[in-house]
Amino acid sequence: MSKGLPKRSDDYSLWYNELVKRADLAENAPVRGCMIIKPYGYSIWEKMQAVLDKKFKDTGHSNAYFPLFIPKSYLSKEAAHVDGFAKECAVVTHYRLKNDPSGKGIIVDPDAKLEEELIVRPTSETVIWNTFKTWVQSYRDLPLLINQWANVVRWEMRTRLFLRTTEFLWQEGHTAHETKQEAIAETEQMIQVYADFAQNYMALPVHTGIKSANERFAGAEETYCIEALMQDGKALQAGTSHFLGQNFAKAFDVKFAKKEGGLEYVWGTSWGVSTRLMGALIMAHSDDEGLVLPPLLAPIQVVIVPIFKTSEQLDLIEEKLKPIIAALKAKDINVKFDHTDKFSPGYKFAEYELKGVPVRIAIGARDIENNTVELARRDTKEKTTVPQEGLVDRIENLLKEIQDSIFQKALAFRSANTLIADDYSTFKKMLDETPGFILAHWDGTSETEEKIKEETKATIRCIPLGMKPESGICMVTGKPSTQRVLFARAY
RNA sequence: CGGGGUGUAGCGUAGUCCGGUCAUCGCGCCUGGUUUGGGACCAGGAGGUCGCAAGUUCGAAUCUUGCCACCCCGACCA
Repeated sequence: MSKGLPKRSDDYSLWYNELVKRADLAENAPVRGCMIIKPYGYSIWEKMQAVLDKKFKDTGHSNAYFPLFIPKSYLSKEAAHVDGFAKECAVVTHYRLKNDPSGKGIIVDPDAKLEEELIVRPTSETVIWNTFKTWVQSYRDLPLLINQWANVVRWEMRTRLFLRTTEFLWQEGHTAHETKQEAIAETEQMIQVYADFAQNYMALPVHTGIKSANERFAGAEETYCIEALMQDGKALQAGTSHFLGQNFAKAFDVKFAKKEGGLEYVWGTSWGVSTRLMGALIMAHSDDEGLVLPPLLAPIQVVIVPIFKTSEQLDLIEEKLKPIIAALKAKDINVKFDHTDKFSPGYKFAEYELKGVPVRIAIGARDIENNTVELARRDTKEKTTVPQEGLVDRIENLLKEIQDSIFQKALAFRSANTLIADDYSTFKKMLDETPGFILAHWDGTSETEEKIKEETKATIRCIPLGMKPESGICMVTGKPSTQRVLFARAY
């Protein structure tokens, strides 16, 4: 095992890539842009899934599964939607291979060409709305509240592990409602679910807001999002919730009979978060020693490293630990007792730090004698020697404290890196010298946003919800503005 | 798809300009022993179509041509 991660300050991208690989989260697959999610990385994703899935069910949604393949013709039924995704679709054209007549390898059988090509889903609105058409007849069938956990494929030009991969895992919620108000309420509810998850589980402070027209989802009337700030000062879109209006209902002819008579198109929403959240989690909290995981999402919350010379000593340590381990498990704390002698204690310390285990207990002959253990927390790297008595309660509290402390640290970082710019030259200077979020006035037009993007590579991350209106003038055009919007360079 | 670069053991690499004592080193792996409170040490060992194909040559990792793959920068993007 080679030592040492690249430093964030030297090369943030390199640090991130190395960390993902070295912490056993994921590695590159044989196909460009695809990733193999390794068991440790996948167990973090499973924890995220479990929390989110419960939240979806608690808000009345049911899981279902729709197919991977979408007939090509479906994609083009909603005009904006096809425009948004056409350039990045994987297409299935044949269904059979055969031996190469020249004797070498295998080729696509030209006789096995599909009548209509199939698109590997980049998102499932079209196939789901095509299905909703048959599921919805009357107001009694509404609301329809569906979620699916799935993989999708978007043929991106440039990829990065977790942050942007050709294939990724996600959930996509799709709902249909009787009224516009109800659909908007659903859209807003789900972005709040995401914000709550990000802040309370991922320990990741996020801004909730709506996207400008330029950044809106292809086929949506309004896109709500949560935006997080990474340690290099770049923003990351962590989740989106779309109010689809009646766009897909009209495209797929999904109408319902109203209680008071007459037919009406349903109102739709869709919302999703992906394995990109893994990237956000990694980038937001980790340090030059490795991952820092919030306890609520850590696959291993407490690791115990015994320090021993003989198997008799190990037996003695194990005897001491038995009731402690049992009590931790009884409190649903995930504890790993690493008693193998394949690696030295020092190696194990470094390894579990790399993997972000929040709490480490070391126990050796010295501790047996004194009835103590050494307790170390990953986030601050503090080490203290504490009595074995009351250890379980101490750990339970410590895990809560770490969860909170990681969030507070990220929040403080974000506050320190959220600046206010009143003129364009200050804005540009900030982007280069103190990267982060910048609150600035904008005249509300796509042209101005486009100009800013071209000149600075910064985009409007969102128009934050719940911010006080403040009249001012657009930093570029000088036209009036009623609210500051959140700018940043983004992933 | 444009511009730049790289392919040598599981990973990272030296060697390529100037063809031959050139297949180098580190990590990892295996065996044995000593170790173990912050990534242990010693000894021995295994592992290679030098990206693929053709060519030049007495001789090619090295030169020529073609192909393939990957990486970085740009356009695109959850």
